[in-house]
Amino acid sequence: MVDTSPPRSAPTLVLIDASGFIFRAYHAIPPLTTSKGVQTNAVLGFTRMVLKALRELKPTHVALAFDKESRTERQKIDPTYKANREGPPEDLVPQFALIRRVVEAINVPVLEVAGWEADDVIGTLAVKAKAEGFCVQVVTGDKDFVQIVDSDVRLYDPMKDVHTEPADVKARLGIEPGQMRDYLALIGDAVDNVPKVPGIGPKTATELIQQFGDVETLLSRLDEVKKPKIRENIASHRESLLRAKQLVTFKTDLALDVRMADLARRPLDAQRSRELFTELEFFALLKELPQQDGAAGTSEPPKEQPAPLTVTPTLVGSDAELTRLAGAAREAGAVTLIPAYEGAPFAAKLVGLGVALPDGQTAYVPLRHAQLGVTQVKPESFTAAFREVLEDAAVKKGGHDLKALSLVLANDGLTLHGAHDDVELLSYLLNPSRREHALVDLARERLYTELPPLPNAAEGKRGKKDRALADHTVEEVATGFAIRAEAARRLAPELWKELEAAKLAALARDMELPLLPLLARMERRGVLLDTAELSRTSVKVDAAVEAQVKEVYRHAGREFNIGSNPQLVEVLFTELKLPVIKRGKTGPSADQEVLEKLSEEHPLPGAIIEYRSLSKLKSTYLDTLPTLVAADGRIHTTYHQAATATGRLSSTDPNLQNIPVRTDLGREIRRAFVAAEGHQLVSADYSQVELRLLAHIANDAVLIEAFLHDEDIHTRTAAEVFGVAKEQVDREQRRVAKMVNFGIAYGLSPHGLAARLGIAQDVARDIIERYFTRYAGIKRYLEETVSVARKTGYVETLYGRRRYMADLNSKNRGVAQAAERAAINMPIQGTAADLIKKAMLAVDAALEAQKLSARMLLQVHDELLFEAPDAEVEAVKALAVKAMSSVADLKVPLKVDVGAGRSWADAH
DNA sequence: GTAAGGACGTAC
DNA sequence: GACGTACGTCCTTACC
Repeated sequence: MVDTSPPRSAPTLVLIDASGFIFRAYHAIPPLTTSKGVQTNAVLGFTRMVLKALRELKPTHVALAFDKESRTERQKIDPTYKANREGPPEDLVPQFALIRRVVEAINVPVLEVAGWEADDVIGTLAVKAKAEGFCVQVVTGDKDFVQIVDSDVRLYDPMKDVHTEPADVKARLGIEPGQMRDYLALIGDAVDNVPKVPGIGPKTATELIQQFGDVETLLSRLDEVKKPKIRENIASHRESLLRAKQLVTFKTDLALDVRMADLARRPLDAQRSRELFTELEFFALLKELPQQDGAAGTSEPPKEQPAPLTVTPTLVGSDAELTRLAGAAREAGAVTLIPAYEGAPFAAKLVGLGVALPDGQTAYVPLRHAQLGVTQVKPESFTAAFREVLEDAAVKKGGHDLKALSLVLANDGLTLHGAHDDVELLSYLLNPSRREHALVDLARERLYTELPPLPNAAEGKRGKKDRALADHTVEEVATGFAIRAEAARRLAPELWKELEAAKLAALARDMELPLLPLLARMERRGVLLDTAELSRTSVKVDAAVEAQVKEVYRHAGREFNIGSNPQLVEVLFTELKLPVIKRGKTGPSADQEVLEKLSEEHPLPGAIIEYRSLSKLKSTYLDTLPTLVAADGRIHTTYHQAATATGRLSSTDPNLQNIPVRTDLGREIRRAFVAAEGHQLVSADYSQVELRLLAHIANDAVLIEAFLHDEDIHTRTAAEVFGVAKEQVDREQRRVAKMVNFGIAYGLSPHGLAARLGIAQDVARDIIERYFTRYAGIKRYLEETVSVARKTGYVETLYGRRRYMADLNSKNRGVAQAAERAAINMPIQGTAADLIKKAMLAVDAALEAQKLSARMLLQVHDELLFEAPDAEVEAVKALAVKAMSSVADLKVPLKVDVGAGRSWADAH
């Protein structure tokens, strides 16, 4: 991992594992389409990586190796090799042709040999080049390539920026590079159907290799293996082990008619690259291309790309430096901040602060490091020096998860204003389907930089748990947070540019960013929990659960773990021989729907349903909520503003958006959420908001008229569907209509409706058909949404929030239909999310304007919960109704129901 | 002991 | 498969 530059005299050959990177890029980058709907994520990732490898390694010779009918030769050894691999995903296939065009434009020779994988081509060429005195750099992320590493052959992973030479292999894996194939043969590869020896994992494999050197020696001296189980397993898998070694071993003697001179680096075709990158909308890459055609004529390798991200942060150690830093931020009018802290932001104290200024200067402010003998600044000095800058909205703040920053700063009495460049939020708006917007991932994808792992620093929840801050040197922490600040600073303009291009910038500026500080205040305020009330319910439920367990055992005829699905399935379907209604991936299902059907035949399923509902309430709410009460007696949830594919918020620790409401027992739990002394909880919720939005968006005359007359919407639908007068609609018809209304925005199917209503599928089909006859606008909208989405590759809300839909053109009908339903639903659910976000801002502004001390506490998708002093209750009710219902001017009125009371249950 | 994934159930 | 979006719990499995 030291100096990777080759000796100057030796020519360098770079061999790129093209096929490997295409798949890696495809999975690493979210579905990305051009404005014409051409998906390009794999093309972009591939192109970036190739250009980066060329830039970093500056080779004299280069080649791209592709797989070609790659399984065939190895399948002669083992027909099952990669047999369980599916072909490439549908949305990747068309990208191969684009990649070929990129390859031609950047003018890099291609190598492929029918029947062989890129691995073998590279192995062969590496040997050949080495013999001719070349230094070889293999560009790959695949650990299998370790086997060809030696003093002249090194690996480079441009995505992680990791170089590998023989000493690194020894250090990381404890084996020599040449022993990699023996190691791989022992542990096998489930994905490629390479057989493994049972009971041998990486650790045992390493030990065995260290003891015996290779697989053949191991087999010949098997009696020396100490553990009997391992010995037996190796003995009985002798054949498959040897076969596995053949499978994982790279060929190095393919008949390749290539001379090194053919691989001499050629200049890229700048004209062609420009055209292609423009077509593919690779704007960032476009900037790296030589500006004039003249440059293409020279043999110099092209000059590209920003410098790799490195920082030399100032370690702030005195009040004078603090003042200087704050002054520089004020002067510049912008600053990017990444806080170091541990635990939940609501309770955390700021340990240190990474800072990046617009001019590229970086700094780290150490405040509360546990290490002794570290020069730090006093927290009071920090607050004194930075208060003005932090609290001045005119100084634009950048970072990643500024809500967390805001919460942590609040614990030092600071109020963050001017949140502007939250790269997590900006990235989310660009692609809300993406699982995470971790800074490490954004930096890897967009800045080609691997950030060193650190705790609680926007690593994302998938990130491995790192050590505590105290286990890092302060210097590591300083560099780590400063480079994060700098990474965020550099990411922001690029993200904004893409937001502008996708017409999403207004959403960012006017909705999400203003919402951020409000969410921080809601979290910080928390909601009061009446633990005494909750524990009364808890005692009651504990007893009920206990009694129900006995009841279940009695009906089952024996004791078993009711919570264990396999055991439950055994009892129901094997012992009691009840019919299997449906199957999941792993076996018969025993969910509520199944149990309800079975309860006609046996008392046990009913008892289990009752048990489940009680134990769910107990474990999820009654046992858990009291443990989450903070020192102030209140519960502080965390809202996630960059979590859902539709634009909704989500809530965790605890999730306050799924507190029960339907059953009596559920409502008892809501009774424990209360207002402080002298206050009441005020709840305001949108009535039928999604159906109203459907009426507006689909512009359906009947539905609009119904809402304009404030009719009972389910009765009206029943009248329409069953062709009777509204007065004639009976309860059953209304129930059916309600279900249809409820399901229609979710892509309701005859089967789904039939299952939920317990009616025949053709009856359900008939009902849906009649619905669409009466509500022709809805039908038109649903069809149009899907067909437009198929063309553009995305769907959007009334306010332009976008969701890319990759699976609509899937050849798998099930997958495509699921995507259609999601596409139908997103504009409705997403617009509802937009509306309530706007409402939150409006209500908050109104509270402020009227100088009320009532505060917003919770948002539950269509409901806002406030805590108001008794004297303000009526004012808050009126204000909430007014602000929420006037937040948009639609073809139908927005109706808001409002209530107040001591507890959340009473407020409904 | 820990981590990952499935099944299930709560909300809107 | 079969109606959209979330999150939390429990359990099992596979690893240490």
